[in-house]
Amino acid sequence: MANIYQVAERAGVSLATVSRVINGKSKVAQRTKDRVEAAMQELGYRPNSIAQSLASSTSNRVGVLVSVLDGPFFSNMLATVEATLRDAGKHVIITAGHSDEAKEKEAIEFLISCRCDALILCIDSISDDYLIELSKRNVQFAVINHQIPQIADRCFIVDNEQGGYLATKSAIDKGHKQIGYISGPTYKEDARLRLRGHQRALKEAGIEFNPDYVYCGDYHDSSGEAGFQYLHALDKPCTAIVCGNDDMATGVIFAARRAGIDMPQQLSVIGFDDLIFARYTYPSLTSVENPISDMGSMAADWILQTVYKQRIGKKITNMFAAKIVVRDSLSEPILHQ
Amino acid sequence: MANIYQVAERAGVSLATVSRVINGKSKVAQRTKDRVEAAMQELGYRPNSIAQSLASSTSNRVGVLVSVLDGPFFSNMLATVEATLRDAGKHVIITAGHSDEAKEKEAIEFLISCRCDALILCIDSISDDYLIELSKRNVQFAVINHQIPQIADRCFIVDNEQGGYLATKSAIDKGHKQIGYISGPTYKEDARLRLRGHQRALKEAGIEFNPDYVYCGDYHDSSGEAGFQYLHALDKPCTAIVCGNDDMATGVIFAARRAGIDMPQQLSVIGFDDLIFARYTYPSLTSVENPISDMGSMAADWILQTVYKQRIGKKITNMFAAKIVVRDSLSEPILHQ
DNA sequence: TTAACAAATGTAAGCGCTTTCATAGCATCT
DNA sequence: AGATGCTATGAAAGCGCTTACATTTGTTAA
Repeated sequence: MANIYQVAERAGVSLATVSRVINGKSKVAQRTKDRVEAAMQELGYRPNSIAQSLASSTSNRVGVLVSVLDGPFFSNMLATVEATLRDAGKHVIITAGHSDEAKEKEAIEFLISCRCDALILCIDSISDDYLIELSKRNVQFAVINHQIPQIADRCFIVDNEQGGYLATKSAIDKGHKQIGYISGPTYKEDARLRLRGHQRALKEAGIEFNPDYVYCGDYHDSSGEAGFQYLHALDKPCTAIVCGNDDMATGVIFAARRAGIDMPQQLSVIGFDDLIFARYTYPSLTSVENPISDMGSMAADWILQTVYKQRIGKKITNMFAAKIVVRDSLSEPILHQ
Repeated sequence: MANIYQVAERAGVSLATVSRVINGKSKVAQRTKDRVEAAMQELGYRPNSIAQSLASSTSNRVGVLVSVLDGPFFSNMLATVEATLRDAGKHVIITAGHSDEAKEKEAIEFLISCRCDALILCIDSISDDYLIELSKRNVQFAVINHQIPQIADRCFIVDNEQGGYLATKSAIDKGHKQIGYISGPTYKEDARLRLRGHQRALKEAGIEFNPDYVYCGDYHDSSGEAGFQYLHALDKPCTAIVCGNDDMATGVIFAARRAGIDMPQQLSVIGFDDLIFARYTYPSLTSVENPISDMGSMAADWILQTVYKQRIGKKITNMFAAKIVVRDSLSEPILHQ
């Protein structure tokens, strides 16, 4: 493939001039520019991005690390991020961390050694301290779905508290009073916030919060099943179960059906995340939409503005509103049960 | 960050020697090697992969193009490919083509302009001719899920005919005789092959193939619904419907339930691909597993062997066996209906 | 001991760009 | 005509490596 010298020679200019028309930054006379462009055209010239990177010491690479690549959770976000960054001429390197601290650290080091200009991190196993240290090492990165106060400006999150509130409120609005809650592991901040939102909705409706109606799961469907067993065995079983995420909600649906319970008549189920399969469960799952894709898009914009100094004139928002998506798994409770 | 000169200086050797220990190809005395490694350690040195690429004219990048990034179909494969290639020190650049010919071509050009050493293509809109031409342009690439005779050695596919055969045979084995088939668009080779497998299974069982029992869909769930309406309205409706993919099978399940049909008692449904949500439908979907992830892994190995000349000693297979995964949506038909 | 050769290491020329600094060319003003 | 101040272009030095080739060092056999 042709290089910049050959273009310069053919256009009868120096390679510096060719470089100028490629980058479009400094002024080049229109006539010269036309000649150079013609030459590039004729030779089918494409700038060698590697040489550009070496000379300019910007790789135009953005690394993306997701905790799991092979699940439904991040695929939308990856698509959005990829599209945004590719339009800006950046290369996206995607890596998985497999929800394991050592592997996630290793993946970050890999991306750094790839000379990425910036990273987008969607992880759940790495400590805040490590990320704070990373920010001090002058690594540019955005964090999705996780809030760290010290570096809040580069964190993009959904309003988990509001999401938890909306989930429970949607049940209350249908007339439920006996509402169980299956929480994610409470050492995770998002799980705590969702639970707090649940409590706020109860309080607002004048329903007293009873810790017995909370089961603490681990975000996996098996703990949804276990949670159902627990809540179902209570003296006064609930008419609705709100779950910290969709996986656990699925577990509830499976276990409830096995127990011969009619859904949604006898039991309403509400999830969180609105994963791709929420519409395929039976009954289809009412869930709080987690705008993970919007967060990815925003993180990409943030990087374009902050790291690449592009003026895209978009306002950067760090917290995204949650929204409830009502499907068949939510209905009025049977009265006078 | 430290560069190779500083390492060389600290270790008291020339930069060529440092380069040798980095690459491990040519011989370096153990003592020198130790000194160099110590120096690298002390300085926290990491080779600059961009400079390596420029000097060696191999980018160590592999581009992956999938038709849709934001769906369940490729995510497993991406995970496998990424893991395999990262272990080999390659960088994976992922791009989406959005099932659109122009965009897919554009994406390929983008990956080429990224100086990828090789590509993995999972696409459905680009013509065979274009790919054949690409191979003549000396672009290294592997194709997943699509067979092109002229470049068969770099195509990795599932045995679609056998998959179609297995799907229908599983219904026959349960006692079904009245079997409907909802095909993908027949201009697609995989759809044709799956249908052919269906026919072979019928023939083998002595059931006459009746074109009236075939509905030609477009691989989307809406055409599954339409296909169900059509097959359901036949004089002698079928007791089982075999679908060209899982999306259409989901459409069938939805429409059948809306029509008040009990599944699987009154109707068995079989899909193809075994997507992630197959286990979440109700009844959970019996489906032909599409080993897309294995194919990705094999494509990655092929690239490591062919393009990077690594000896990984794995045998390259181009065609993968299909396998049926039986779940609740398949049962015996009601006899004497 | 020394010639002959192999192994280890060094030297230096790129890879294809960007970018700083210098210079040529030209219009404007005195 | 000469001085002044622009703007458009060119020359050349890197960016951090790889690698062909040259050189040094070490080993062995005569």
